[in-house]
Formats: sequence, C-alpha cells, structure tokens
Amino acid sequence: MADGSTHRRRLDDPVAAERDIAARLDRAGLEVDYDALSVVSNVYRAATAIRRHMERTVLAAERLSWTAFVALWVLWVWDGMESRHLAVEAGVSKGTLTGVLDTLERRGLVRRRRQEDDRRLVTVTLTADGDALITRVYPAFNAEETRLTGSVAAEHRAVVAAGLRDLVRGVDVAAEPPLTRPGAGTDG
Amino acid sequence: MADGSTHRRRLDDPVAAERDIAARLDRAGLEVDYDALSVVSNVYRAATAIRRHMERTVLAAERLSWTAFVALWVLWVWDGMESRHLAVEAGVSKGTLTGVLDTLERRGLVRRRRQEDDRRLVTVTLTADGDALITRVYPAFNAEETRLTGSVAAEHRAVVAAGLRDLVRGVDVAAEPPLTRPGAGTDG
DNA sequence: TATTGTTATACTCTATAACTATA
DNA sequence: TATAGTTATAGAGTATAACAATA
Repeated sequence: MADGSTHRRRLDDPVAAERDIAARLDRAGLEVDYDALSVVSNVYRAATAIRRHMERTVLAAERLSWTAFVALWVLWVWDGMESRHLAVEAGVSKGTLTGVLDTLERRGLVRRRRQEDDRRLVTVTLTADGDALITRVYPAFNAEETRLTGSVAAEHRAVVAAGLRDLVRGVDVAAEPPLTRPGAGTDG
Repeated sequence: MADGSTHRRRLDDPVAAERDIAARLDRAGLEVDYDALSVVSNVYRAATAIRRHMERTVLAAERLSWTAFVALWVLWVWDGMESRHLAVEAGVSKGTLTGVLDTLERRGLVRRRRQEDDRRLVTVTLTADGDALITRVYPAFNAEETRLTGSVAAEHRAVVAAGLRDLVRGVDVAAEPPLTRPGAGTDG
C-alpha cells in the first residue's frame, strides 16, 4: 500500500484517481459503466461542495440552513404554497418540514394558514419580512452560483443543466413501483 | 395564489417551473444568471435523488449508509488509506469518520492500525469480509448508476461528468482562505 | 379508509471545539 | 506549536410510525 502523501497526490488529481479506479476494477475483473460511475460520483461531490460553500458564506450571514433557504425561495417564486407541495419541492419529508416551518415562523419569515375548503391542508406564505429577506439574499446567492459555475465552460453549462434535469427525471422513473423487477420491492 | 393542483402540475414540469422562476425574478426586477441557477439547483436535486434511491435499494439490502459505502469503496480502490485522507475522500469530517469507522469495525468490515513511524496516524484497511462485501455490492451499485444515468443522452454523459469535475474544482477555489491567512487546511 | 400535518423515536451527519498523544 | 484522532455537544435531516382532524 502506498504512503499517505502518494495517496494525496493521486486523489487530488481527478484524472489519476479515475485511472486508479479503472485499474482496481480491472484487477477485480469487474465490468463497469465508467460514464455512469463518473456522473454519479461527480454529481454527489458537486452537490456537497456547493451546499457547504453556500452554508458557510451567503447563508451563514443570514443564519439560514440550505433547506430553510430553499423553502423561502420556493414560497417566494410561487407566492406561497400548500405545505404538502412545499415538502416535495424543498426535497424534505413532511416531518422535517414541520420543524423547518416552526423555525421560520418563530423568526417571523413565514405564516401558516389552515385552508377553509379542506381543513386538513395548511397553506404557507412569506411574511413581509420573509419577502424582504429573500429579495435581499437571493442576488448574493445567485452571484455565488455564478462564481461556482464559472469554472464550467460556458458552452457546456446548458448541457450540464439539461443532463442533470434528465438525470433527476430518470431517478424518478427508477423509483417507481418495480413492475419490471419482481422481488425487489419488499424492503420496509 | 394558485390552488394546489395547479402548483403540482407546473412544478412537475421543469420547463414550466423555470418559466415561473424567470417570471418571478423579472417581476422583482432582479437580474439573474439562469444557467448558474439551473446548474446549481439541478445538481442538488440530482444528488439528493441519487442518494435516496441508492440507500433505499442497493444499500438498504446491505444495511449501509451512503457514507459507509463510499468509505468502503475508497478503501477497496486504494487498498487501504490513512484515516485523515479517507475523511477527505469520503467527504466527511474527521469526527463523522470516527463514528462511521466504529460501526464498520464493529461489523468486521474494516480494521484500524496505528502507524509505527508516526503514532498519531491511523491506517484503515478492509478485512476479508469488507473486501467480499464491496466486491459483491459494487456491481449492483454500478448497475443502478447505469439505470439512473440512462435518461441522460449518451453523448452528453462525459460532458456532464467533466463539467461537474470543473465545478467541484471551482468550488474548492472559491472556498480557499483569503490570501492574508498563512497556509492551513484544517478541519475543526 | 385515506390524507394532512404534527409529534415522537432512533439514527446519521454536520460544525465546533476540547482533549490526548504524538511529532 | 502543530497535527491526528477521539470524544462531546448542539443542531439539522432521515426513516418510520403513531396520532388527531378531516375528507
């Protein structure tokens, strides 16, 4: 096994790292879809890096978690939303959303209202303070988005964005009831 | 404000959703970098969807978290690694890694050894069971990666992966400490 | 019966920081 | 002094499940 500094040198170089991965898989005699491997691992790395960066810079200054920011942003764009849809859109469970909304409501940034026509439902809207906050913070957030994506070739950005949209759609499809895979759906 | 079903219909359609976003930003008079917005939001959605899908399918069957799987994978590819490098590679803090390794060691999948030449360091390697597990699980994991990326046009996959690599590099650059701080990469 | 939102439990991961043992 | 790893705390987020109110 190589020493630590050698690992560091190779791991810091994505190309060398992928060569090591290919060599290891070859040694194990495994046939692998490298493009799929590469897309998935880089999507995950990129997302983690972005979230951490935003939480340490733009969002830390406003004491907002990533999820709280996304919720405010969604409410701002669509001028309020039913709680059940907001959970889906923000990518959190309904249990998590309850906690996030408790916090945002306590800070006076959002408001919950029971719906009259179906009293099981709750509609969430931004308060004036919440609206002011997102209007103030989003330009800074977007400026960071621009900086972070600045290293991606301009002519590739649309392809990357479109490819990721397709990927999300593909995961949704893959997550559907496993009609084609008998015996794979009995987990919980 | 629109009713819930209208929201659902529009949010399920990424193109309509992006039109709504553009309209809202325009209404607010904000100038926005749409490509950057689109890349960042789709990276995050894709990563969340992928992680959840894997944890519910391939990884659930082996009772592995995403992080535990990544750690095993890294140790397998590089034939063991110093703990400090493993933390970086798996994308977790050293505190989190301690807990993950405790679990994996308890299950007999990895082994920790204090280094002789520098007794502050710990080297982690896979046990025979750990090696067998990753050799068994990775083909299934990669098959899912293939399924999930199947909806991305084949000729775009390499561009997406390369673009994301560039993005990660860009975030690292953006996260670099100000020049006034003499060189230290620390992790609390 | 089914759905929505809330509450609760247990677990994972994060940031931060103190602590140890080494260097 | 600095570094590596462990431990501890507080706070998000997750899955899961129970629950009340409502449909």
